[in-house]
This record gives sequence, structure tokens and C-alpha cells, in this order.
Amino acid sequence: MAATAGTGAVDKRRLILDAAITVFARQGFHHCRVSDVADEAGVAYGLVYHYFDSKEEILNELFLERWQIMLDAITAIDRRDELGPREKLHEVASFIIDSYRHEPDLMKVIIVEVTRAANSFGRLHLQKIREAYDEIAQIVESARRDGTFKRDISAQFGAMCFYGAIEQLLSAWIFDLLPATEDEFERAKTLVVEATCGGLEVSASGAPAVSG
Amino acid sequence: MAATAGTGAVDKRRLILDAAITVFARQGFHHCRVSDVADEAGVAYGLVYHYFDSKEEILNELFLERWQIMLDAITAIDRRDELGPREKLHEVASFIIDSYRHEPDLMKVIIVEVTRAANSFGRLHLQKIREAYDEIAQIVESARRDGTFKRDISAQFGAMCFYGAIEQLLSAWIFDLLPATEDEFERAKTLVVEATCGGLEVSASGAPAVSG
DNA sequence: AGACTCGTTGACTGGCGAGTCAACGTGACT
DNA sequence: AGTCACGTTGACTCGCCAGTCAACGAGTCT
Repeated sequence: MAATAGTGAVDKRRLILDAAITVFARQGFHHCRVSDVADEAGVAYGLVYHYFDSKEEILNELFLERWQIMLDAITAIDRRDELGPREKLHEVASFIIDSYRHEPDLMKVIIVEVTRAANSFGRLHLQKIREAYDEIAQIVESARRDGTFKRDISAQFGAMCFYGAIEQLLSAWIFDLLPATEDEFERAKTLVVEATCGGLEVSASGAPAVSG
Repeated sequence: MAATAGTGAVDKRRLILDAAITVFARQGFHHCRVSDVADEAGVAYGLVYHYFDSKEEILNELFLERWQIMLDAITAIDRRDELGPREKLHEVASFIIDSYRHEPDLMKVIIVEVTRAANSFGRLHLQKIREAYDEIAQIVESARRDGTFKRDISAQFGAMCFYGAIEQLLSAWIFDLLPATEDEFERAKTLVVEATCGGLEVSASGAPAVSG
């Protein structure tokens, strides 16, 4: 079951998963055939069904694999006590945006095919999505406790605004509504945190007047 | 072509559209059959194809119909010069949230099946979605000009954060990640604007200390 | 060399469901 | 009564594609 790493043998299962990312991103999950995935992977049609029970299970696997990495990353960020809430959120934003930067197809598939269609599949996905909210909410909650964040906006709600902004950002890049350049990625990290934490309004406190 | 309003005759086209909302919301666009829509409407299978060229065209129609109403509403709100930026955004949030309150199934279909799958269909949808961003961005832009909103966050970016937060909010209600009660709807209107404009952080200026 | 394992192959099937179409009913106009 | 238009019907077709399966062959062990 485990791939015998070390030999020159290619892990066909991995090959199929990677091909699926490409194909799902290009044609969409519902508009592609399993044979497209097999062709893209350079593998026989039947082999797909040797490793996966169904087309949908491939999508599940891709989502769960990646989502778990993200959950672990957020948990790790939350544990870094030397960081303030704003810095923690910046790290989270960085992680997600870098995920898109390095694997745009995979992130596209997850956002377009999974996070919004979560009720089409089992409740497992929703459970996992909720966990992400909760992780972020924990960061917000501790900031509320120590007085950095407003008490009258619940942690869940704050987490939602933050994550919503990020997901919308990725969507905009995916759909070419915003330019997806290296510069934009970096700027977006700072801006999304600034917008979420500091708000859009100019405040009396330290609003940096960066003229451009 | 136009429905002869006034007679007791039911507009079958409308009947089919309404049935489609119910069925798409319940089963998902891809997991339902055209016959399900026909059955729900209490109409013969073939009649669906009398009024629509394809299953997808029904979805298009539902989206475009509703989206145009929203675009018009946002334009109207932007024109009301007596309102400040925060009030304008509150009106926009109110409109969208009330849309969900009154027609949850339709909004579910639009958010789940269209806004995130926009590239599966023609570019027309993306164009319309971009228009919504632009309308909101215009509100943000005028606030930037008069110094209410920060200059270092572009209007497009600000609009995206705001709309992203709202769409995430609706998603959370749709997927039962947040309670969808009348009270929550009303509270959310204020909170989403407060979070977007004022930010999550406590600022030195007028952060209302609503204890609860 | 025989036997067994197991990753791999790809032609094949089964059925599902989108879209078609010929026919029917009804109302209007002559 | 004739006929035309058109909303309506639902059984039927037909292509597609998810999923199956029998066979292959490269290892490995005896």
C-alpha cells in the first residue's frame, strides 16, 4: 500500500492524483471524464479504479490531503506565542496565499469544486471546513480576551470575515478578476490583514499614511 | 412571449423557474435531472425544453434575473448622496442579507452553483460578477477620495473584502455553520459593516464598548 | 519451471439522463 | 366546420461515461 520510495518506480497513485489536479482545474470536475485523468497521467483507464473507488473519491483525497496540511499549519501558527494576533493572521494569510502561489491548480480545485459545493458530498468536508474556521476563531478569540480585538464582534464572526476575504481574493485571482502577479501576492498578504484588523476606515490611532 | 397577466392562467415558464430553484437548492444542479424539475413544477418533461434550450439555461436565467436586481439595488444605493460610506455599505449588506432571508433557496443556488463555478459557464457570468465588485468599489472609492477610507487599500481590494465577508456569511448560513435566525440576520448586517469598516482591532477612536 | 502475487491494461457494458419529436387539445379567427 | 397557431404532453432515442473484468507480465519464492 505504501509507495516504495527509493526505487525508480513512479508512484502511479500520486501520478493519478496530480493528473486529476490538472484536469479538474482545466475542465472542472463535472465536465471531465475519468479517461481524461487517466490520459493526463499516462496510465490505463482501469488503474484509476484500482487506486480509487470513484471519480469523487479522487476529489475527496485531494481536498482532505491539502486541507489537513492547512489545518496543521494554522494550529502551529496559533501556538507561536511570540506573535501578536495581527502577526498570526498575517502568517495564516501568507500560508494560504503561498499555497495558491505554488499550487494554483490544486487551490482552484479546492475552492471551486469543494468549499462551495460541500453539501453535495458527505458531511466530512463541512466538518473539516468548520475546523478551519475554529482554528482561526481561536486566534481571534485570544485577541478578544487580551483586549486587542473588539468584544462585540464574536470570534467566529471575525474569523469568517477574515477567511471570507482571503477566499474571495483567491477567487478573484482564479477568475482573472485581479492580476495574479508575485507583487500582488505579497501586497495582498499585508493588505488583507490590514483591512481585516484595522478596517477600511481611517482611524484616529496609528493608520499608516503610505502615500503612493 | 410575454405572460398574459390578468387571466387566471399560470405562467408555466415561471412555474418551471421556481421549481428549478427548489430542486437545484435541494439536490444540486449536477445531481438533479431535468425530469425532477418538471415533476416539481407539475409540468410535462418536454415543456421544460419548450421554454429553455437546456438545463444550464435555466440556471443562467435564475442567476441573471436575480443578479441584475442586485446590481440595480447597489447602483441606487450608491446614488443616495445623503448616506455616508458606512451607511451605504450597510444598505448593501442589508439588501443581500434580506435577499437570503426572503429567498434562501435562490441565493443558495446562485452562491453554490454559480458564483464559484463561473468559469464552467460562459464569460457572461464573470462579467456580471465583476460589475457587482465595481459597483461596490465605487462606493469605497468615493470614501477614499473624501478621506474617510484609507488610501493605501485600493477600492477594488476593499470591495472584495467586504463582498467576500458577506458571501462567506451566506455560505455559513447555507451550510449550517452559523445559526440562521432572524436575530442573526439583523445583527450580521451591522457586524459585517463594523468589521469591514472599523476592523476587528480596538482603535483609539470611537470603538463602541458594547458589553454583553 | 511452475505457481502465485499484484500492479497494470484497455475493451467492454450498462444505464442514465439530456434532449427530440410526433401527436394532442384548445382557443381564436374565418 | 375548417384550419391555423401554439402551449402542452411524455414515450423514445442515443451518446456518453462511470465503473467492470478478464487477461497480461514482471517480479518473487520454491
